[in-house]
Amino acid sequence: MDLFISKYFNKIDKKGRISLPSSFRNVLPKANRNEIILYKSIKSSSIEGCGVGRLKEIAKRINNLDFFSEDYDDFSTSIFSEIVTTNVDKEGRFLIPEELKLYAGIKTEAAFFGQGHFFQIWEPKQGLKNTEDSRRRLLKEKKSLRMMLTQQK
Amino acid sequence: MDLFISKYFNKIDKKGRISLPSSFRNVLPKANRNEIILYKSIKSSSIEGCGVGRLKEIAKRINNLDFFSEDYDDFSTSIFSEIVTTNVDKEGRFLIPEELKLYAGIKTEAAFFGQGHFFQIWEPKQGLKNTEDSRRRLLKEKKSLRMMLTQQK
DNA sequence: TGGGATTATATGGGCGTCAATGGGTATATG
DNA sequence: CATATACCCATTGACGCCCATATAATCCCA
Repeated sequence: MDLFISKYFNKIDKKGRISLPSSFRNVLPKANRNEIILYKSIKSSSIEGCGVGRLKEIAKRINNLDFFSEDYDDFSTSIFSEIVTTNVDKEGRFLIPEELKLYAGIKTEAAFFGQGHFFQIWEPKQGLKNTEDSRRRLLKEKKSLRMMLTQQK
Repeated sequence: MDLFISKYFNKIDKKGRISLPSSFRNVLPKANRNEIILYKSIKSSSIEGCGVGRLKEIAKRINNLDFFSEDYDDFSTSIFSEIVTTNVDKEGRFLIPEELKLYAGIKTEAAFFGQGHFFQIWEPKQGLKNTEDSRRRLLKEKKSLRMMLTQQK
């Protein structure tokens, strides 16, 4: 499986380390399995993460913008300077930077939510609540949900 | 990772030295890891920097402007004549020229902001404010920032 | 097929290494 | 000769690597 799926609740130890769920590690390309990128989610108080490969895609896109435009700087600043790379140790653990932990309200435990091509890290309770909320929103529009699930390709 | 990513806040010591963040040093080609170039940003009161190899890329971008336009001369002059090269010592530190420090309002501390293929050096508070401002501008066009981050392939 | 054995995962902790920083001294350069 | 700058060494704290353990999952063979 090459997608981030399911959810996991892991602990942060005294040194600040937390295990990246094993199934998530397996999604990362064997080449760069010891490095991930993290950034603040745009739409929620959670952290989003993925493998470094994705970053190169983003870099390419930004590079195609007009170098002398204001947009270029805005994108470049908001993305490159806000993204952090983190090393995953041999045991599959990594450190969540303090600033990101603050942003997401994470203290001693964190929840990983698979999102397909990326994943989110939440303060456990907030994460569960978010899942409920989004499911509730979806069910209000059952029709569109059914369409999304059944309409293949 | 071969991109300048994330942000770092380092101190300037009595001798005027400041550490280039370790992850930034690793972006520089092993051959010229002890030399960087610095110049005043055209668009903000910050210093921009990169490895010497990037000069060619800058030249190309300027060359792509209309040769007979006023912009061409302005950019060409503003950038090329203002570029300075600086040596990075064995411990990874370098000196920011006085004129550039003045331009950016830097005194005892500086913030490094990754910008992909180059980086910016800011007076810490101004740098943080700039990040907020540019993010605010982008969030007005939420869709485009999300596309930049999530678009596949 | 059941139950013991092997493997994997999450977690804990010791310790060496590296990054950021400080300072002394040599060297260069005008 | 005076000032600036590079090299060398030292310190501190953070982080990566190694080893260890407990629990869970898987295997495997009688």
